[in-house]
Amino acid sequence: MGCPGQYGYIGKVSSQRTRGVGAAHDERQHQIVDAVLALIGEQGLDGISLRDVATKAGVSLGRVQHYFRTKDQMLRAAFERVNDLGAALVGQRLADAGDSSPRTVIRAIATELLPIDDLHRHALQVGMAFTARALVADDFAARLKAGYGELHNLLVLLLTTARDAGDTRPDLDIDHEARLLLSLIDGLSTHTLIGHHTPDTALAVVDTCLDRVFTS
Amino acid sequence: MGCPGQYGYIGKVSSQRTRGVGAAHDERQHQIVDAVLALIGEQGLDGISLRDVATKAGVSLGRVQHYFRTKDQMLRAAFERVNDLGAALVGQRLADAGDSSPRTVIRAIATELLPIDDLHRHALQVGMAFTARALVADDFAARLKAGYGELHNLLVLLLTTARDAGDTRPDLDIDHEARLLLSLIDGLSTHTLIGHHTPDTALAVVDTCLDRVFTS
DNA sequence: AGCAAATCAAGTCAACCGTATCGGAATGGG
DNA sequence: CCCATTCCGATACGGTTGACTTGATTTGCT
Repeated sequence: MGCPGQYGYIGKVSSQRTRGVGAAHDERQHQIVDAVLALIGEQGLDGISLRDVATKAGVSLGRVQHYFRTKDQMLRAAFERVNDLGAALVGQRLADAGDSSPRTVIRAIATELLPIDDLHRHALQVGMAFTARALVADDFAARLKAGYGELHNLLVLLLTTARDAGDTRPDLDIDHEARLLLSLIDGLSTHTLIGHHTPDTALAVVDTCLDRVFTS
Repeated sequence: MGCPGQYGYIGKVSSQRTRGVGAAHDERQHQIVDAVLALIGEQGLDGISLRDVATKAGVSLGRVQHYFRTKDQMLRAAFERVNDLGAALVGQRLADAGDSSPRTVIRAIATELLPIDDLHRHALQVGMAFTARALVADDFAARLKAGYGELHNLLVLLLTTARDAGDTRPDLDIDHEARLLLSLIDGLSTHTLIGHHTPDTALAVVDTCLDRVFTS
């Protein structure tokens, strides 16, 4: 889970080179999904047609249909991909952080979940499109919930570490605190996307909140 | 602004009874828009067709098209209506609150912005659908921004009152605090809609946050 | 009463959609 | 070399969509 480039929607596990050209299978699938994500960022999740995707990817409609038997499968693959991409970004941040303080790590994660540049803005925009769809598609909601669950567990781990090190009040309700942080970051992200405040302000608000959690 | 029953999309200001049947004009328009909102809650913003709306409202397609020349106008009217409805709900809460303490009022507002029952859940679900659309439609974003701006100003006012009364730390950064609260509530609302936590948990998190803002 | 505007059901249309099908090219194992 | 398999471009089809047109009916004002 969370390994980029591995989506199981075709039944096999990864690049297999069984028959035919086979070799560049994943790469071409990848290219189509990227076109889908780009279009979602431009026009939203709906209003996307298979023909638009084909044009954007620079391939024929037939090819798109070859890799995704239905439109639903295609969108599902795009959803998986944006989830994997997000997980990869956060994972990279975690790896880079090394043994920094919990507060530093949490702030780094927050930075990764805010639209601080065009790349993040686009990814979050796509994420919000899928979130809106999750409200009427239960399986999408389940996947999203799992993702938030992972982030929640990560925050719980970090906060526990901090508390044990004496960097927070000893009676800190860690579960509530993790929910608060994650919800706050998500809300700030949405409001920043809308333009209600700037990325800088959003980060400052995160810092304000962290000031109140950490004692050191 | 925010007065329910008054939408300016037809050019006149309110019920005018100029010619023809005239009298029930607003009422019928209202009925159609309500069908739109119901459908958005069921299937999302897209995937809605004029024929679906007509069926849901129990009227003919011709009637729908008579009151809204284009689909875009219809959706825009629905957007205005859900905004007005939300403003009315918050306004009612404010009126009911009378001269309660700022903390109580803020908590009441938060309650109104969380999916605590089916009515609120549906309204917030519709709101999120429009928020997703606002990411690719600038005018929708502008309207949303204005709404958040009003809520922000309201929170600033309440927090200032509390600070002047000595119920908060005197050096409280009110602007940041208002942004924090509003973003938190919005994030909690989204996460609750997804099912990441329950309305009760969300309210408890709000209380946790308020505990940290108010000293009394 | 009579006129004009408002109302609105029904039908039509062109555009676009997702999907299915077909035919052939490319490919690599046997 | 051969053939099964993958790949994929081209084309077509049935269905739905938003928009438009038409004509009948209703309503309020004079």
